Amino acid sequence: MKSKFFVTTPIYYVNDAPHIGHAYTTILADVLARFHRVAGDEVFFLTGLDEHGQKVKQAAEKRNMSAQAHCDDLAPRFLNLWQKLDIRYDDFVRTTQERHKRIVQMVLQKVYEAGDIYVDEYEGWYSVAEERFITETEYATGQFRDVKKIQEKNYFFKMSKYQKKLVEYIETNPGFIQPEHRKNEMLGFLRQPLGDLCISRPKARMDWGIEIPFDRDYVTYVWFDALVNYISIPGYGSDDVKFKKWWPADVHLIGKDILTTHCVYWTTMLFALDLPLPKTIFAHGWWLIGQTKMSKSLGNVVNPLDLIEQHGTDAVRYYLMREMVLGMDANFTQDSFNKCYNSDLANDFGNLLNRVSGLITKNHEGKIPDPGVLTPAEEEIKAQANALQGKVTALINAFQVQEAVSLIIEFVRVLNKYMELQAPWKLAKTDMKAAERVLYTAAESLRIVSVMLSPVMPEKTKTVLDVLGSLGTTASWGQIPVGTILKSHPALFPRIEVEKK
RNA sequence: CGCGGGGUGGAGCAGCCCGGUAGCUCACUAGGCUCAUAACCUAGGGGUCGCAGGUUCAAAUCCUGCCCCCGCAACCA
Repeated sequence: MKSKFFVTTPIYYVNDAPHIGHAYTTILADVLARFHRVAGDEVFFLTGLDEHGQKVKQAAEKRNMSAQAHCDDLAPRFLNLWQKLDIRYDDFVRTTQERHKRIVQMVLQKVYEAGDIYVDEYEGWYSVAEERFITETEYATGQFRDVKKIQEKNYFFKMSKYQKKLVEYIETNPGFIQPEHRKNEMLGFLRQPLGDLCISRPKARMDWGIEIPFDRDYVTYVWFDALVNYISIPGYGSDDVKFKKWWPADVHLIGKDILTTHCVYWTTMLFALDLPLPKTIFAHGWWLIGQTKMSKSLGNVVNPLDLIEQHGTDAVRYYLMREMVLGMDANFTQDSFNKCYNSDLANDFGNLLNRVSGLITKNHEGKIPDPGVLTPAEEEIKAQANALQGKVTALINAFQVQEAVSLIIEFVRVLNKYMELQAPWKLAKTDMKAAERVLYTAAESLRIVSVMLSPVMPEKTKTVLDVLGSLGTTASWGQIPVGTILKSHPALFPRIEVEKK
């Protein structure tokens, strides 16, 4: 069934260059978006940058630049990476854009007028070194120098007012927060009384943000600004038709580190605006190296660009999708990358193409042969091929990307086995019709596999489809053009030679 | 008792909700094939399912306790 699919990534904070965490979420969103496009859905894929706030300001000062210049300098790094990773987003927001700022101010005004924003004195521990308030927990660690208790006039959003409603919503909408253990985590969090959210920063202390329309001495808190992108870009307050078409989002993809901001801040903001909540908030895990989180301070950050240079974008996309069970943490190692690449891509997928195209070139004048009448062996392959899209779509809709990819590559293994059993290289000497039937079946299956893998590996599957003289739009049996002359091609995924220990 | 997740052959995971020969990929061993990227196919070795109890004819799977690892504990993107 055709429908709309609106997927978002978080907008990334521009205090530093992009890393694998950013790349992972964005590739995941892109893969989901492409799967939905293949299924015929109308897709809106939104990503972008979060450019305001304390840390951006500090990063800019460190580089002796204005905050805006700093953002303008970093934005292309993200855009370039997305281009290299074949990210096909439909819109890219920067929170410093007028189209966004206007809507944030409108939202603030609206919530203020509705009585959900009030003035109060904020009292808390302030770290002079960090130039920010720290939490009680942080204070308790004793790791912050120059800490003093200060009071400050600020604006607060009545988050507490919506606590009960939120808990009820989460409980009556089991698919809202996924995976389930994150939902439980949020419900646990919400068992304690929820406070209100301080959503202002006095300009005297921090001026890099969106000005609060009803008090020009303040800018708004960066999260109150950033989260609004999910509605400001699809047209809230500016294009009712567009907004009605896309909102609510089908899924906000996030890292597990920003679960609370999305499940509590954002949802209560939407309640205050009287807007429907996104259908799903999905928190994925982290990429770990060995057993530790990838972090700059540990110097173990895998630069996605290096991987792409060495093995190509598609291989990296495939590895990231294949290796992480959505919602869990996963380990990144060069070793596991090599294994995944060699076994799935080189040995199974790439090699199958070589076998099929090589045999057709050698024994059948390089033309896709006519299948003739299928025997039970081919009917079995055909049935599996035809069933693939339905199964994959169901898994994708359940956010089981890893399982979906596994299912497709399992079918590739079935095809290699089929080749082995039928041995068309032998049949060519004894029964040419049978050889043709087998190779047609293998080629057509390979075409369907390529269509199904195209969301994960847009470039390489395009190559395969091109070799087979096909367009790659349908995943149902019988589309490959008989008689087409195969194009020659280099090895799809050259093996990574690993030195034996 | 703050809340939650995890502990399954050498490695990485599935199975646990709905008890009943412990499955997959990689690695390893032997054989086959030789169309192919030293690839592919077949067979095989290897597991006290964290520990200890309990329920049951039967537990990785349900219950209890304990140990270990990880996450959350808000206004920090």
